[in-house]
This record gives sequence, C-alpha cells and structure tokens, in this order.
Amino acid sequence: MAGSQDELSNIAESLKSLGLTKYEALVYIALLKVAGATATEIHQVSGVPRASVYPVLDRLNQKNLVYVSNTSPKRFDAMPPDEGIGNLLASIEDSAQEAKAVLSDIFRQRIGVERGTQELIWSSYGQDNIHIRISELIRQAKQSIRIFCNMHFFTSAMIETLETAGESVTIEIIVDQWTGAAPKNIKILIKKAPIGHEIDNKTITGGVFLFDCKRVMVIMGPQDDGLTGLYSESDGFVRFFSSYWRFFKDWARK
Amino acid sequence: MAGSQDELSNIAESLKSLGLTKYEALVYIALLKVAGATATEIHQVSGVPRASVYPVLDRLNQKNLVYVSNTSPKRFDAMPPDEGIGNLLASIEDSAQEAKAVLSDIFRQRIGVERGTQELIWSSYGQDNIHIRISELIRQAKQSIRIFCNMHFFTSAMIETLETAGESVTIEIIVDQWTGAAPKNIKILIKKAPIGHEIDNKTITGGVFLFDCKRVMVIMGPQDDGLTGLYSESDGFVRFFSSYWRFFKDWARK
DNA sequence: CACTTGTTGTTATTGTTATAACAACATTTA
DNA sequence: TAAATGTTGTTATAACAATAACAACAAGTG
Repeated sequence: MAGSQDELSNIAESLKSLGLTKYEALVYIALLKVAGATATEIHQVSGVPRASVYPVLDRLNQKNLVYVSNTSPKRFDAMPPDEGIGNLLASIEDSAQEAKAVLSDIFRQRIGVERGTQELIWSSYGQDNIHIRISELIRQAKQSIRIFCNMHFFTSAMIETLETAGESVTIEIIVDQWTGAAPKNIKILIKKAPIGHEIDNKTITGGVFLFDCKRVMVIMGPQDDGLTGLYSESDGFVRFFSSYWRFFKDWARK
Repeated sequence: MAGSQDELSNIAESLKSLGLTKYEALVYIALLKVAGATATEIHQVSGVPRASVYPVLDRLNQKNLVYVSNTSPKRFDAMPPDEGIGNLLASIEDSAQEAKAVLSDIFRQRIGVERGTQELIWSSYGQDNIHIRISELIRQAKQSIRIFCNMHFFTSAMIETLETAGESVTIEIIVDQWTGAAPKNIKILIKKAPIGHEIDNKTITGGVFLFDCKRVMVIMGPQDDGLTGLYSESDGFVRFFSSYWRFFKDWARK
C-alpha cells in the first residue's frame, strides 16, 4: 500500500498550507485510496471518527475536492489530485495576485520614508529566510558582489543564481574550499579562514556578503538553524565590512 | 490615504488564504504604509493592541515579511510586497507540487475502482465549483458538446474555453438569448425555453450539458448561490438527457 | 409477525488548540 | 518625574477535534 507514515504526515503538512485542516487532508487522502467509498469506509481508512467524517466531507465538497452521490448510503468520490490541488492553488494564486496589486499600491505611497532608515541595521532569522534574502540581493546587484564565507553555506540553487548574475556583475568569493565544478563567471580565492568554529557540538558559521559596495549582509550563528543575518545600507557598516573584506582578500592571496 | 475599508478587508481575506492571521495581515499592511515604524506606531496605524504587536511581528519575521532593527526602540520594516508575497506564494506552490506528486501516486493505485461507480450520480454545490467543473469537462471533451441553458449562466471565461474547444469538437448550444459577439466554431440555436423561473424573488435556473454523449452535467437552483450540479456517466441518465436535449433541439428549430 | 442486529445520517456535548484582547509590570528614555 | 517601551501572564473567543447519543431504516431470525 502506498504512503509511509512519514510521507503521509509530510503530505498532511503540505495540504495544511493549502488551507486544509488535518481531518480534511486525511479524508481526502482516504478517498484517493478507495473510489466511491461510503462514510463508514472513509472512517475506517482515514481513522477520522465516523461522525466527524460528514462535516469534513461537506467542507471538501465546498472546496470542490469531492463529489457526493445521491444514493443511500451516500457514496463519495475524490477529485483527481491534479485537478483538485490545481484548483486550490489557482484560487490562492488569485488571492496572491490581488494582494500584490493592492499592497504594492500602498507601498508606493508609504510615508516616513526617510527617517534615517538607511542608517539602521536590520535582522532576519532562520537559514531559509536568509538564503532567500541573499538570493534576491544577488539578483538585484548591478556592479559587484563580494562574498566571504564557508563553502557549506552555499546551496546549489544559490550557486546557479550566482553564475547567472556573474554574466553582468563582477563576483569575487573568498571561501575555505570548493567542491564540485568550478563555476563560470566567478573569481574564487580558496583559503581556510578563521571563521566558523565549534561550540557545544554545533558549527558556528559566519559570512560577509557585499553588494555594489552599498549593501551588506552579515550572517552568523549555528549552521543548522537559529542563523542570524544582519543587513544594512549604513555607510559606516558598509565601510567596516568593505575593509574587512579587503583585508582577507590580501591575506588570501599570499 | 490608500485603502478603502472594503478593499482592506478584502485584502485581509486574500492574505489569510496565504497563511496569515488577521493581525499579521493588519500589521504587515500598516508597515507598508509607514516605513521603519516602531511597535507603537504600528499599533496606532493598524489598530492591533500594542501588546499583541510584538508576537505578531515575530511571526512575520519568521515568514520573512518584516525586518527588525537593533536600535532602541526597535524599528520594523516591511519586505516589499512583490518579494514578500512572492516568497509566500512560492513556498505554497512547492507544497502544492509535492502534494500533487504524492497524491497522484496514491490515486493511481486506488482500489475498489469498479463498483458501479459510473452508474452513480454525483452532486456538487456552488456556482463557482460548478463553473470550474464544467470548464474542465469542456476541455476534456473529444467529440461533441451539447448545451441547453440560459445565457446568463455563461461567463466570458467559459465562452472562451468553448471557442477554443470548438476547434476540435462539435458544439451545439440551445439558449434563450445571446449577447455579445457571435462565437466562432459554435452552433447556436436561440429559443426562449421553459427553463428558469422565479420563486421568492430568486431566479431559479436550469441547464443541461452533454459531453461526447457519455457524460452529463445537469444544473439547477437559484442563480446566485446554492446552485446544485448533478454529474453522471450512468447510461440511463445520459440517455434521458440526450433525448431531452434532442427534443428541445427539434423544438427550437421550428 | 415481533424482535433483534447493524448501518446510516444527524445532533449535541466536551476537549483542545490557536488566535485575540487585555491588564499588569519592569525597564528605559526624555 | 512622566511618558513610552518591551515583556509577561491571564482571560475570552472561535475553529477544529473527538466522543456520545439518537432516530430512521434495512436485513435477518426466532
């Protein structure tokens, strides 16, 4: 039978982010396994209490994920996942587009724009968030990108982004090692640097990312999670890390 | 100032379907209006209780929608909507794709496939759901589509779908009237039919949709909402509505 | 036939969780 | 000192989860 326990709870998570509840997910999955099932069969396959199955099926019906027959007992049938999930996603994408339009409108009229905002240092947390943020900064760079960090911070997706950006922007990276093919359009200096060390069995990592000599992102913290990123366009901050970077560049060349 | 009351609550709805709570939506919108705001300013602009602002900003920070400064008092800044909403949507799309893959896998191995399923009559509710379902059936049709209903049931999107399908499939429509341009590839018979009447100020509408002489969708109910759709591949059901359709076709021709 | 048995669909009730709303307090800043 | 800030804890509320109880009905059994 399909669906390991782990895979199943994983899918339940995915379906939740599409707006389904736990029960809705379980019932829908059960209906995918057994065609034209009765409420009792759904209850047996999904583990959802029989009485709860009815309201849940109602909601799924509203969402166009299941059909109901007029027989007695009622039988239920699942919309094929491609269409069902597709419809769900489509309506979310509509919402997203609408939200984008209106919010961008508000964003353009924002007040208090200059309040020394560019002198501040902004924090963000979590490895994923920081990866996303850095990828965006890479894409927005117009002239130069300078990076100083450990190899294991890079994801393959990020390296791809860098290679693409490298076509129009100067990229220099100081890194402890480089596994995999040498990337195009990127100047790499390999040097084991004194960033990254161990505390409590956790690798504490660090890194500096400079964009167009105007924007800096500094990362630090444990490798897996709890990673902190500091972003700033502040003059002093940028200057500090620019010279920091130049120092290590000279040092790496020896 | 941007954002009418109605528009705002609309956007809040859209943001909810992207996984934000009411407060998260309000705070994010407030931050889009005022750059680099403090917690208190956010509280004033958004109307969210000041004490609630902090945990909400935490969650938004996790979701990569806001940045936090290290100053005192803390200042917050919103991710531009294009990127912020884009990131949210991207992660939902990932979930959807994963869900699709795994669920389609389960779907392919479904048991109890033939149990007279094709003899059953399936119901679905709600105008939107029925529109979606019919559009899919139109796209899946291989040979012929026959429709008998009121003009006001058609949406412009559905007419487009029909015109596209008309390139490879015979389409005949019996309808009470036709406003707008005469569609390509579609044979239209105009005749005020005895379907659709009024009860309690509500227009009760009806319609028959035949696909490849094998699948039928019958709709009925109030025009606005609560519309019911019956779908079947049952032989008897199909035959009944085929002759029903033929009868009205002859009648419409006179 | 009366009677049990089992199933179905519905409703009511309780528990649980996440969000919302508020009050209180220690800390900082002017 | 007065005002603003950041944090904590408590209570309310709504949605969902879980269980129990019930009426309606069909099928089988003495």
